[in-house]
Amino acid sequence: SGFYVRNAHSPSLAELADHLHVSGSHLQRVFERWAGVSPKKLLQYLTLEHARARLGGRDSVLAAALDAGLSGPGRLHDLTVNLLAMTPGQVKAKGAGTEILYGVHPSPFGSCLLSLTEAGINWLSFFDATDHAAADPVDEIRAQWPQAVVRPDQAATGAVAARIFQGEAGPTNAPLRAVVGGSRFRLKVWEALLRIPPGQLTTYEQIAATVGRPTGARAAAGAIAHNPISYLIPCHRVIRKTAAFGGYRWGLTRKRALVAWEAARAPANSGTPAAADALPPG
DNA sequence: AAATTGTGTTTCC
DNA sequence: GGAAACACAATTT
Repeated sequence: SGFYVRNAHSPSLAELADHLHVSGSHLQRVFERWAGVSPKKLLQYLTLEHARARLGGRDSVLAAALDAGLSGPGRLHDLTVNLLAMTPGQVKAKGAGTEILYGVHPSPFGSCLLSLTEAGINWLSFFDATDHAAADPVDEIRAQWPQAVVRPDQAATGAVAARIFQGEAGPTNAPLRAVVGGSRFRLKVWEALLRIPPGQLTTYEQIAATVGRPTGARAAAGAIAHNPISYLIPCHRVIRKTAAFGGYRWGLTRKRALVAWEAARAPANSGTPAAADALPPG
């Protein structure tokens, strides 16, 4: 049923406009400029049916993306993000001898906390600015790298945040660099995430299969849950096999917003049109 | 719709 | 090493 979207109190556009003291048409225009699609369309992107349609069919989206990535020499990582793995030694050092610069920036999905080392981006998380009671989000960085020097530098992170969320070109056109530490399994899972095209969805099971653990969907979910660089490493593009949205470390609502946002921007025909028909009736 | 069993990986003893 | 915890899945009530 439609309980994912239409609960008893979803207000009409008119009600919302009234509440905000703007005209309905104005709200519509502002919304479209922000979201890229009409409010009604965006709501459609949040339905189970849509999620199902965006899921890969029998041949997974991932497999196709992997083939495409391998087709051109030297273009395996023709991605917006290059993943740089830390050595086990570096992981063990817990940040000793490294300086981490962090900043907080607005994004279409709420405030984000971004941090960098000399080697690249090493943290990206979301939080609600209104959530004053919550712990300082920077503590998560400190907890993960207790030996590192962690200090604010809005200017440093701001340039990167602009590139991430506003698509501003950097000094070079090189892909963004992300540095992550984790087990072999986790790294493989995170690399797999980078190959899911924007606007597409895949399942925990398919990710597991891609990294050679066909029955390890739950293990894959665990690895995905520990992705330290949300959004750039798109863990939000993985949902349950049933087309339910699954969980999200930064809140399920945010995950749904990310999925809809990308659906609104993805090329119209990048989906797998026949996939919905291939799936059993739900 | 809920409980049950089967899962792989990580973390915490 | 073993136990417990998981952003899951398949099969049962």
